Amino acid sequence: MSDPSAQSRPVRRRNAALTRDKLMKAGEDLFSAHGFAGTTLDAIAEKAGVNKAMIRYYFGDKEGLYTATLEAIIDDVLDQLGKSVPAEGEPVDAIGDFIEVFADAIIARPSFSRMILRDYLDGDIMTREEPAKKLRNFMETTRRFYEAGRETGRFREVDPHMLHLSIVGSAIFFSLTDRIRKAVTRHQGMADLELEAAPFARHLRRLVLSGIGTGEDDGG
Amino acid sequence: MSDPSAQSRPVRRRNAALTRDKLMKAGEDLFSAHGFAGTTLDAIAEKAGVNKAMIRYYFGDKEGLYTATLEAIIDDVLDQLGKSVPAEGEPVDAIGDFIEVFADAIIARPSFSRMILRDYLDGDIMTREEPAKKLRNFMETTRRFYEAGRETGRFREVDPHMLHLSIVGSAIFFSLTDRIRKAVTRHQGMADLELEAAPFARHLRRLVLSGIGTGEDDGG
DNA sequence: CGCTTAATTATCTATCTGGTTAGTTAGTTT
DNA sequence: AAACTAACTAACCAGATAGATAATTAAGCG
Repeated sequence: MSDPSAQSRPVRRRNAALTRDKLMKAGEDLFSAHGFAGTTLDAIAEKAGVNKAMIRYYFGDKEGLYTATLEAIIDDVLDQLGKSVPAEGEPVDAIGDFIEVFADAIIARPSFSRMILRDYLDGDIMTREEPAKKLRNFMETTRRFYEAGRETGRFREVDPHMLHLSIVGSAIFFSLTDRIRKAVTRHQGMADLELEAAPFARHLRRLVLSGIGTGEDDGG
Repeated sequence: MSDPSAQSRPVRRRNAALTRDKLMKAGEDLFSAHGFAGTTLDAIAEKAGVNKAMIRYYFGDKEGLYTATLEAIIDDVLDQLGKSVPAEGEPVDAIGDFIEVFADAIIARPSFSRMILRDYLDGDIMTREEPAKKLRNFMETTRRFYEAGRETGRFREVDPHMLHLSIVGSAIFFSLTDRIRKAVTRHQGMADLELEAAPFARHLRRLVLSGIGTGEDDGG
């Protein structure tokens, strides 16, 4: 990301872009942890080590910083997903990889799940043009993978939209509860609760592939 | 200072219990919609049609009302689940009914998913004694059902905890996104996105049962 | 009836918070 | 080096908000 204030800024003086990045980093941390209403501009500015007025300078207002942060996180994760999973290939592997990479990615970056969930909770996400488009696109990808497998007879008939919600819901919920589960595990010494990202991603892959398969051998 | 809330309240004068209930109802609505920080005591009092000081009178402070509300919601849903699904019977049906009833119940009462998710997001839920215990109990129920089916050879080997997270995550995510999906559907006339609770509950049942089944016929 | 206490209201206050603005500093340009 | 502008700071402010309390009302009870 090279362009801080949207329009024209040919030359960058002092540490302009740095300040912007620091604010977005602080925003990601704090918004995902405490929500929009629960995060103060003072807290963000302090965490970023920057004057509060810089938020207005770069993002207009609190809402502007929030939106910028949210979009950046979604872009990051979905771009990563797009790069890791080729659009072609054997459908069972494709959708399997898709599930596994997605689960791994969002567990590694908890602020994704958190920001998305918070935005769904606050009812705003579908009023934001860009995030809404990205998420619809994401759903379409699941549908395409599924339908490719359906055509080759590897998958039974299911509603692709429901399938998508099942996959994403499982992964996001795991990601959401990961931190607190680890905390409980460590605090109370209940070692059997400690779940790692990669095994869960594989579990979800198998669960879904068996769940929609027609009986043949499935990937793992 | 005697303690009006919690313990003793043998005689009720005027509409005491009514005020309490009105506050909890308003709390459920507003906390689940806007979160803890996003909800003001003034808003709650206004919605309940009651003086703000009644919150302090009955619940001590904002946190007290929030906790009471959260626990009541969890109790309601889990009690309902316990009543609808017998602890005995054919494991495949038991875990199937369990999934379906749970999904139906929380989709019918969106504030459950919302409050739970918000509490996970804010990182508080596992520090609250009662909710934490209830949720662990809930997980144990899934495990018992699964292990019963595993013993009879109907289920393949999976981690019951991961299984539980997959089921609950899917259902909660569907419940969370239900309202906004319906709004988008109606607003943009994309009829193919309209998903109902019951079909989704059945979808999830089948997906999971096929997903963990060993190949035999599964319920639906 | 009159006392006691639970339930309720009106009102206050200390604090926080998002946003604003006037002014300062440091690069860039000519 | 002077003029210009992007980057940045300090200080302020009006409104909101959680919490507190003193006063008032209604209900039970002897």
